[in-house]
Amino acid sequence: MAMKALSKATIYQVAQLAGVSIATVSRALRDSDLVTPETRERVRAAAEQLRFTPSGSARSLAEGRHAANGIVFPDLVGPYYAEVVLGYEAAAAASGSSVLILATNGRRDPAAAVKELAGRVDGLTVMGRTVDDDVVAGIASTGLPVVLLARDPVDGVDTVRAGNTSTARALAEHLLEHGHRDITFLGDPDDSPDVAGRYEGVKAALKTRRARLTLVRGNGLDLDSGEAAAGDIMRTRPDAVICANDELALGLRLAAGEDLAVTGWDDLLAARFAGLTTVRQPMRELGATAARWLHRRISEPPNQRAAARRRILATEVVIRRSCGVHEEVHR
Amino acid sequence: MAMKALSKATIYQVAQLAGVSIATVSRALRDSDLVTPETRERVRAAAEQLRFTPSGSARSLAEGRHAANGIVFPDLVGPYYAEVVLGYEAAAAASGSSVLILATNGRRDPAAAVKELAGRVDGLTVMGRTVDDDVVAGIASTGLPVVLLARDPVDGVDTVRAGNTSTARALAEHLLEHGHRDITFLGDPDDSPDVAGRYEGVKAALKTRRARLTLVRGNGLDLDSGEAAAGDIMRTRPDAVICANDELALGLRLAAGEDLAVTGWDDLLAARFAGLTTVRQPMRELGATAARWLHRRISEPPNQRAAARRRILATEVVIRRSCGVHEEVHR
DNA sequence: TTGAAAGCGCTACCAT
DNA sequence: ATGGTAGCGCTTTCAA
Repeated sequence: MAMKALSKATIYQVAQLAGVSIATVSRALRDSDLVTPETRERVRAAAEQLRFTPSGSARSLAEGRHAANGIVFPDLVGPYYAEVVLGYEAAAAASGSSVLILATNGRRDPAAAVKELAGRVDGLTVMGRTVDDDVVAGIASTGLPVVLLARDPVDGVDTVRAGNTSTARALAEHLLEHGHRDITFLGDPDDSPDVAGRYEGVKAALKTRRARLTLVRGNGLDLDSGEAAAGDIMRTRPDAVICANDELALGLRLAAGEDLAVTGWDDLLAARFAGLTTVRQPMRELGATAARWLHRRISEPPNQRAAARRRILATEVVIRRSCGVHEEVHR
Repeated sequence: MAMKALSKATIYQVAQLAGVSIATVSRALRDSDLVTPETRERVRAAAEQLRFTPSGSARSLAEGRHAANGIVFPDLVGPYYAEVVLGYEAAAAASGSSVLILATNGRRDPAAAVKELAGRVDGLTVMGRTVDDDVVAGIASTGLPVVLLARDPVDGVDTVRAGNTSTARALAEHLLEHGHRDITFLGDPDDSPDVAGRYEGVKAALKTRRARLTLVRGNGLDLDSGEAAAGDIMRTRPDAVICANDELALGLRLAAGEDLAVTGWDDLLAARFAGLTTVRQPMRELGATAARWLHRRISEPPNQRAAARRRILATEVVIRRSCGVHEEVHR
């Protein structure tokens, strides 16, 4: 059995070898009940012998669907996106879809790449800072189902995100309870909608109390940016620093030591070992929700489409020692 | 401009609206120089107005290629796979390929999923513990280019991996130099080829010296498994524990405290904050290399194929305080 | 239960 | 420079 295939086998060759029509091959291989067991077996054997793999594109074209959907993210650095993508893949698989990924960071023309991707999928999930709203709107106006993830809503498009503002507010209030009054926010609100939301929450919390808020934008969201920002931060002489994410916070701690109260966002594994107070997000669930919503849209009768949905998934403050005087509460 | 598309526009409608043939539309939209600028503009306008997105599957079918390749991994938990996938995506993009991902963990039938995927791509990268060798061999015998990543070689198939054995040996020797003589390896060599290689290296190092090696398999590669194994570990009364990866090591430290010498593998961000001695792998480069090799195979003339390649990328021991008496060397 | 044939939406060759 | 048209490899009626 199993001879080496010189070039890709097609359904025609299988049909010929099995002595049936291509229609029968198609049926037999897809377990239609309109074939006798014997025929099916003969076809299977022929397919096996020729090492036949049906062409996905031919099938998609004939069926009028790609059986695939796409997810667009800026990057896969740090566990955040990876977890989201993993949750997405799992949920997509559950509804029989393959997943095409597209990282826009480092692309010369993200918009073009996304549009190209749009032609290869039945639906698209677009995350955070990847492409502009008008690109999203353009694709959505095509009729292609789109779900936005961790990103400001666009008219008529479903949006899933994690809670930022209210949890940031709770976090800031916790700091206030510690007696901190001079608080610096490290991170650029213009950098992503998530950061913007977190900053808003902090601002809201501090507005009501007599506390001072300073913004230091820094120049990125990674460890190095955190270290690099330490100088500027210390110049603001803060009691506490609320960082836009864990890596920033961790970098800051590396440079500024452990005396300064610092909080992060994301609850990386490293946060636990660094004793960093932070916020936990349901990352996998974000991805899974997006995939499920997309699937619902795809299966939806095209005439009577439901209104755009929005959901905010809950996030949770995780208190550790970095924010001040606690016994270690969480580990 | 930009009216809402009721259903997907096709090249025929664009042609009609622009008053040209579909051939001309195809040319105009793909920047062929066989169209006058005026025609091109007219076509572009029509396409824009109809919000036309070319069908990827139709194009693939006509061109005889998918312009996509796939990567199969067990999971995306922990930064390891995420980084690999990221490197892979970047390199694939550079050669004009989309990337289809497939996570096998939690699939009911990984082999079937991989075979299905094989029909949708021009080439496939298969990682570690995902599907059996005979599945790989079966797909390779189809003529589809395959690259193996972090996995034992299969006849006639390219393989890229990170160095395990010799680095593990160096790590073990470092421990010996510290005077440790009773060493326990935590991790199941049957669990993955990587773990097996690391165990081999440790074994080789200890064989030459008068040192005792105990194997504790544990039951996984995550933090919880590390914590759970602490009891069994302590029962072996080791001087030092070499863990199969960082998460295991970190879990063990959580449960056993910081007195015991412990090493990990992967150099997670958390390892740095936990002061964990570990091994750094070129994760992104692993993925990128696989993608590049795959692309080379795909572009290769099918008649005169080069022999299977194998490459082992260098890894590096990172000494921190967890292995014993050091001043902190690395951060 | 099986086969013949009409598409699916493109690309590319051959004419003009 | 443009149009006509033959595939690409499948799925799915419609007949037999």
